[in-house]
Amino acid sequence: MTEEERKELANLLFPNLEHDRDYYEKLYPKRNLDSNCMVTRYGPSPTGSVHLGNLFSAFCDMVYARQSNGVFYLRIEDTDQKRMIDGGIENITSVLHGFNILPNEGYSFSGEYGPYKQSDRTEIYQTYIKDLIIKGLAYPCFMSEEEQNTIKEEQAINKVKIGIYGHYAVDRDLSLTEIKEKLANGEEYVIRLKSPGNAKNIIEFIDCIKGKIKFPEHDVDTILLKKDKTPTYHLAHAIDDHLMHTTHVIRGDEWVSSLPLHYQLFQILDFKPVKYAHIAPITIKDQETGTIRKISKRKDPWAGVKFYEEGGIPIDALHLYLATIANTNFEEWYLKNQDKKIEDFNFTFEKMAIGGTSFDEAKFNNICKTYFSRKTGEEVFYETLEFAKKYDQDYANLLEENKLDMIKFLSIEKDGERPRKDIAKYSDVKEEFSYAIDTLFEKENYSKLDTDKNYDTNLILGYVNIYLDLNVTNEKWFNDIKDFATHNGYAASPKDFKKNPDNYKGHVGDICEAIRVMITGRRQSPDLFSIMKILGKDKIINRINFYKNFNN
RNA sequence: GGUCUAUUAGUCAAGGGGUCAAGACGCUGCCCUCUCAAGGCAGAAACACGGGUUCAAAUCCCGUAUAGACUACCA
Repeated sequence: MTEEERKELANLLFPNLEHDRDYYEKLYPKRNLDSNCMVTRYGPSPTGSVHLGNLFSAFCDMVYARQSNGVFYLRIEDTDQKRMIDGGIENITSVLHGFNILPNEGYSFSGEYGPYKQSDRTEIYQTYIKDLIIKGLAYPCFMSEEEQNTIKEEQAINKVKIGIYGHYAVDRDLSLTEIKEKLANGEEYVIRLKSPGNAKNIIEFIDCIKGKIKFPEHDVDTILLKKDKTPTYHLAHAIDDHLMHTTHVIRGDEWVSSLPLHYQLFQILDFKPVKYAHIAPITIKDQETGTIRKISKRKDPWAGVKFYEEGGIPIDALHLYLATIANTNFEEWYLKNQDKKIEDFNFTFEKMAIGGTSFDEAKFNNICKTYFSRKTGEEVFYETLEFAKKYDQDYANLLEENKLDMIKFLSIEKDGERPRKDIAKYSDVKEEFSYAIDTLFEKENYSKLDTDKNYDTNLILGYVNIYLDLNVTNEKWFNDIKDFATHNGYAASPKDFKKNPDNYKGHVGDICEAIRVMITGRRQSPDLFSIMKILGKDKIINRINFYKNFNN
């Protein structure tokens, strides 16, 4: 076909396009950003629910854009109308809000490079395709599905690469007259890439994460525009990421094998190439089959949003986990830098895992505990309150009624070098600190106690009435109680007791245990004296009597 | 079948020719002025296999095995 014929063909196929390629090139000028700023994008397809894997890639997009003062935008990739799900788009945006992974541009977030929904960009794609046809780099293909399936089967039998390429691409060199005839017959067609590649050439790509990858050059006449004139992912990716001036395409590594195609598309479209960073999927060893698979929202509860929301797991703790799997050196850094936040860490592609990463629930739990340990009692209080307001209104009311004391309880042993690390989720607060609120304490009474031991209430009442002074230091308090112990036939320390067990009724720890049991309903608790100070003498005595009555 | 990638303790992983093969989570034991949490110390636990290159290989090369991805008018 001559150039004149190709122009005629292009106009025949796309007679009604308002603009040309140059128009769009000018419409979306280069971004006014420093050269080191990264422009990233999250491009979900609204065809199902968002899971942790999608979120992880969005998290990476956000982190890299943020730390380079760049742009992180949201683009809805909905070119396949057949697979659309009702409410799919709303679900994506609400999940992003829920997980606090917020783009600063894009669909539903405004911006100058829109529309950010691919179904609104059909004309743009067609404009570039028209240009490709004129240049002889794309052509209409009239093959039926049956014909293509036959070829596929034949290729499978002959053990050769599957696809339309070389002599299989029968419509590649159709004459203008032939095409006109087919069009006149009303035959349906797709637009295929007229691939200029040769699979004998090996080309090397640099992936930001995976490093060098070698591939045979792309030589398949891949479909660019579907029968319904909407683009395939490949075309849309090239055009959008060019026009929206993405610098780094961060996406799942299921796309690695499309690299030769995408690279070729950027070349023939005369676009500046983008950098790619293919991230490994979050995997899980399936309990039933023992195989490694991608996480699934259905099988893995922690893969869905609700697990975190309803389970009372702070989103920031999830961010910490995502950060530790995002950069292999993050975890160590975070442990060493008590006062630092995710935002202070410098993420690099080099430190991203190349293979798959298993979701490690035990580690995640530990990270959650670390998260809480670094929060002040007051912060824990308000965050727990927010959670309770959504999922446990009764407890929320109790929290508000007991706010001041509750904050004090939550602050016990929080101020030192080694803050308490006993809470992993908001719902643990109610469990762990039930003794902090009278009504809960009375309701729970001593049901959590795992002992049949009967503690001597008269001994403890005597101690509280005579010895206990709440206005002293912890050290003084402990000396007093040791004093009390020895006067009542108990050893002042467990060591003394162990040396001569027959000389004593028990040791100071037994007395502490008795107090602890009576006032908290459990044998383990944070620092006993701190708890007593917050409760005050009256409540302490009330609770001892409560215990007394309860056991009679 | 073809193409690509990966494989270091139970898990996450560092290390890219010379290391006693880091560290974290989990596990075990001991210590830590009353318990628990935390912390400290100690411990068990790993380079998939077979060849080759080299004075020297977890590291480079080639096979094999295993796993994963792609091989759609899905993204």
